[in-house]
Amino acid sequence: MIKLSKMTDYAVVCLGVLANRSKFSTSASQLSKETGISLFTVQKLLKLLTVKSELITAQRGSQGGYSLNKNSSDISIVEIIEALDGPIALTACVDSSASSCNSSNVCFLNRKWNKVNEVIRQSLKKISLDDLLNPSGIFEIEQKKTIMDEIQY
Amino acid sequence: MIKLSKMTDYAVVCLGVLANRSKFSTSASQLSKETGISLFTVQKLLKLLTVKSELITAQRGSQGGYSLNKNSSDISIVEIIEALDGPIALTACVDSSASSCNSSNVCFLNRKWNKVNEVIRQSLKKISLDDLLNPSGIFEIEQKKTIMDEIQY
DNA sequence: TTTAATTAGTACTATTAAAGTACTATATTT
DNA sequence: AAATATAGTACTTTAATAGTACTAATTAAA
Repeated sequence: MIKLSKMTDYAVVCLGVLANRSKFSTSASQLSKETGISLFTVQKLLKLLTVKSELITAQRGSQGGYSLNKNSSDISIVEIIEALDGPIALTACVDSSASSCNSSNVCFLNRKWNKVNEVIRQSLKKISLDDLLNPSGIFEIEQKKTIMDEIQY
Repeated sequence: MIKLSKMTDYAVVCLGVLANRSKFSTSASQLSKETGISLFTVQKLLKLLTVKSELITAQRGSQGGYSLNKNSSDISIVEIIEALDGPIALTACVDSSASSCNSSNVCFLNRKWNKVNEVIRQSLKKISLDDLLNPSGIFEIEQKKTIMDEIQY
């Protein structure tokens, strides 16, 4: 299965809450309460996002917390995915490391998998956090004529 | 990380070999020898593909083996992925099962993840097994003007 | 300046999924 | 009948993810 980690799912939820409070810092415990995600997990998640992305800013100490660095419509879900799950890569050994793969027969396809990865990456790049969050739902997204519209059901 | 299972990578390799022999049955042990993938794994892989897809036909007994049911250019990589890894689904709980999710706060985004999945699925649908296999490489693919061309490097 | 609140850093454990291995049954050709 | 090959099933190992826990460092406010 092509799958996203749970962390990324949680991240969209938490960043969504932050998006609604733009300028104020929101603590991990507050986020845990609002989302229902365990405090431990929220802490870990936000620490990761702080270190691995430029999406949020942390403020220590009393009244501290986390806040979003930019507008949710300017955040691509690729940024979130790549911060938490690493680069979008369909196979294990497509990375650019020079270390040779020990089964060259199996791996002669590498370059082309990279192209496939890039196809997926480009598709996801067009989807913003805001697209995933917009409370007025699918209809409004459809009016906005984003990538989402191109799909027929 | 968004990732594909190793099985799917192996499958592309093995189906590629079958594509070059169209009409003849090729045994699992032969495929193992040609690809360098362990016999156990090849056996498992081909059994899975036989049961979960319409891509290959198995022939038991002496001189038996597996053969491809259609041309490699008519096989989308989505067929391979979905046979081995199940439906393309970015999150764990986006499936259509009626069972309610126990954390509704977390899951209010489900429908939209489904749209994201569909974006990826549509992108992958346009890539054929042949696109991944073509021995003359990237250049020929570029001349063919497939989805691959849309990516700039 | 002390206290309380809060993130940073690190490490460990448990859970789950994937991969790999193995064996027996069934079918087919020679 | 014998040899070849897949079908079916089950088990073990490995690796990744998720979840939990603790201590250190920082900050704001009392």
